[in-house]
Amino acid sequence: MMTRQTTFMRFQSSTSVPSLPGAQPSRPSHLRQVNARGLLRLLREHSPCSKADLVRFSGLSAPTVSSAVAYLESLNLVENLGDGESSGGRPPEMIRFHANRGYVAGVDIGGTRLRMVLADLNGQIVAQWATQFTERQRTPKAVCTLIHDGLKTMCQDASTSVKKVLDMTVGAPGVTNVDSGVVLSAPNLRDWNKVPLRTMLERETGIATTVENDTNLAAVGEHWRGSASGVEDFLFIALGTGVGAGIFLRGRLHHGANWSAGEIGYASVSGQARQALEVRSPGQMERSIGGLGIEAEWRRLLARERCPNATELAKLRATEIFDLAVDGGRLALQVVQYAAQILADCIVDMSLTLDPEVVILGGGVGSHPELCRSTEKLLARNEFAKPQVRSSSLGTQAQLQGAISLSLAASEARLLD
Amino acid sequence: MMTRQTTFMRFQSSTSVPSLPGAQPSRPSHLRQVNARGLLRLLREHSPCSKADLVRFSGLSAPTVSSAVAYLESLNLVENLGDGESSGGRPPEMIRFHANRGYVAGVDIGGTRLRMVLADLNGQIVAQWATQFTERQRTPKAVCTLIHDGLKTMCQDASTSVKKVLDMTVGAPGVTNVDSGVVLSAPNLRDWNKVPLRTMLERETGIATTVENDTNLAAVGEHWRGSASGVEDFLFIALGTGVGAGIFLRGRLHHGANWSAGEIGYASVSGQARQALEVRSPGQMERSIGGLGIEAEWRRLLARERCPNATELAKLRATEIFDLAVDGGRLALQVVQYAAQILADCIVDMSLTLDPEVVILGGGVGSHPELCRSTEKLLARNEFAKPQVRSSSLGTQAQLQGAISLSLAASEARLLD
DNA sequence: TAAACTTTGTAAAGATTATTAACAAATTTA
DNA sequence: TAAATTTGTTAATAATCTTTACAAAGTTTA
Repeated sequence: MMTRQTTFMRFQSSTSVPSLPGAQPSRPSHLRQVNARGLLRLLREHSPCSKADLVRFSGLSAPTVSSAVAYLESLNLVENLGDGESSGGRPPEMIRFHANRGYVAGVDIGGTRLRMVLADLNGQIVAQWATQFTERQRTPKAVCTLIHDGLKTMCQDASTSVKKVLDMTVGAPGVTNVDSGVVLSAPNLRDWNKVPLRTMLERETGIATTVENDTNLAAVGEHWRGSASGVEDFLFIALGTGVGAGIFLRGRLHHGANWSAGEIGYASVSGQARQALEVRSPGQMERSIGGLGIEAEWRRLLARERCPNATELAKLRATEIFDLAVDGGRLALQVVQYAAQILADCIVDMSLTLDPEVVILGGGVGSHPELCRSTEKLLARNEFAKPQVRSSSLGTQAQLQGAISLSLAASEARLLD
Repeated sequence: MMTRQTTFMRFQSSTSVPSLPGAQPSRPSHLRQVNARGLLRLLREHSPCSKADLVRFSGLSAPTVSSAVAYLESLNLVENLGDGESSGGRPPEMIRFHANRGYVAGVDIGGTRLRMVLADLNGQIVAQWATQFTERQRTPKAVCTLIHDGLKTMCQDASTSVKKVLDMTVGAPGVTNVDSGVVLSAPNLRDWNKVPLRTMLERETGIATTVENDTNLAAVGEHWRGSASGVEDFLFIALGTGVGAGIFLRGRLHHGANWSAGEIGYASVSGQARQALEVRSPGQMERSIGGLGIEAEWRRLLARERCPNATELAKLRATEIFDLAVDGGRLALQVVQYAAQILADCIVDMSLTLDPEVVILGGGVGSHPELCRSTEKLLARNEFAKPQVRSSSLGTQAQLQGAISLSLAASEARLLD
């Protein structure tokens, strides 16, 4: 006979209160899991160290550390390096995290090329691979095959096997549902539309895969080992052909209800009337300070002057124009000011909402130091809503580093299951 | 002799990976804490229930539940209600969370009045108190005394003592440092400036106190038992004399690096040039669609018409104007459209950054259903950046409910220490 | 009405994990 | 060479949870 209860809300439920860990019924065996996980984390940070070190770091007793390390060794997560140097007593047995137990892969699908890296479990890059797309190769199916090829090549280069790749993160230039692994829309990829990339890749490669927006990955990368390291709340603004932002809050990416947080290419530009937002056509902000917008402004200013080599100059790309400004070019400086002003206004509005500690400027155009300087100077006029402005320190590697970071986190969760 | 280690990073350190609870070295005694906490949470949700129910809800074994409940009873957190009805066997002993073990207080410091509520540990309001400020009473010191008076009165009304008040949350109309409990600036309170309100109140009342921004509290309230219940990512926009927003992300408030997240009164308004931001003077957005801005627009439109009772009409307040629009008043409808358009533009820009699931409109002016409808209609033109728009369901009670919610969370954490 | 069945709750025994205390091992220092 | 220091393990003890057994108190059924 059944009991009379109807609703079974188990421990999971969770209110808005975080309080203690308490999420599941805790049994004694959970202690071991928790402590092993904590010790592994300490071990990864303090690369080669002794058990005695771990005792000091963790606050656990020596026998507990001993048994936990034995457990981790049985999972092949810890390597014994033999004796270290004595400091006045019995020499310690040095151990370290077994970084070659597995590998993770990072992929960046760009508009024109595919880039990949392979890293060990310390995040050390052990192989790279890149290729230009031919027109045919930009279909989702072809991209999957290419990625699989790249994986095999990289694994060979690093003298390992694809089977040892524990996780892969792929960045795509479009709105992406990370939960389902579907690229919802990517105008720069021949209009990819609702492409179930994760499923396709997992079927092709057999590797657990995460699909993310490329700008979001760049934000993660800058947080991991770039300009935003140690900063838990920041915005990463990517200016290139497209314009977008990665929103990093409380140490994690913020995706939004429809996975479109950070789509600031459509943000309003001071002086321009708002229009209805459509996925297919680029937004005001992108048209104004995306690479093409900046080049258009350059040509507009150029047309009003008489220049001997106007036709040559008109062909310059955005970064080249900014370079001219560094050398004191008057017209180029005007272009920088134009972009910085629009960008600063945009940052102010975002800062009024989120009040970030730092804004990182990245992307082909955005990471130019001249733009960074000018923007920060404009922001300084305000009494508030003036975050620090830093340029990306990882440059074009940011996405790939971010991919590695996410894959490391994902694989870590699975190492001790 | 010291060891050679220099940096002691204990378990706390935490990467960006949440993984398992693992934050501290776990000992067997932690299990009891975790399980007791979880059981208490279940008990609060399933008000009167038996231990057998808790066994089913929690997944723990019967002896464990028995001993944990005994532990909670020893802390006076659980009441025994005697036998319940049998369902074909031995009748259950019904128990419930002891909601009267303590109380929490919520306070709203407004521009003209002070409002307070007292609630039991179920969040049930057991007493209320409010008073209009005299001009003299708006100094920080006087407000503290008033609050203490209100507390004593409420405790008497509820036949309890101030000593049983476990926590208090105070909302102030200004930028507030929640960590330090300092009101950084509150223009509407005779320019309160860096007022250490928490310290003052804790000294005055002896009660652990949290100080928050009033709009943030309203957002928490709407999440707890209002229009945003069950929504983990939303914006609460308060339109009244002032204009501000509460940013609620991943189930928690977002404060920003300088505690000024959500200060959208200074956000840009389409068609108006940006000026430098100053704390002292109200921002563009507030001037446009704050109560005063709406009334100014109303008078501007009125002046262009010939109305018999123009002087009467010119005195209307914003909500009254909106009421006229409901009855089909042409001019009033224009005012609603004016405000809705500016508000919608603002929401679009915020949504491009955060992509919230819901936007709640609140405050004296904002909660008007006519404004809500018009705004959502304008947003519907977009293909994206169109969150649901709902009006506040708690109205003027939102702040106080939010205060109760935060104090409950704070006291909960301390009940089992 | 009595026996059988249900449901609730506790008590005792067994399992897991942690800690403390004692001790063994290996090296430096006096 | 003996004492001190540092590292690491083994054995005993403590805390918690689970399973098993059982007592208590009702309802259902023959």
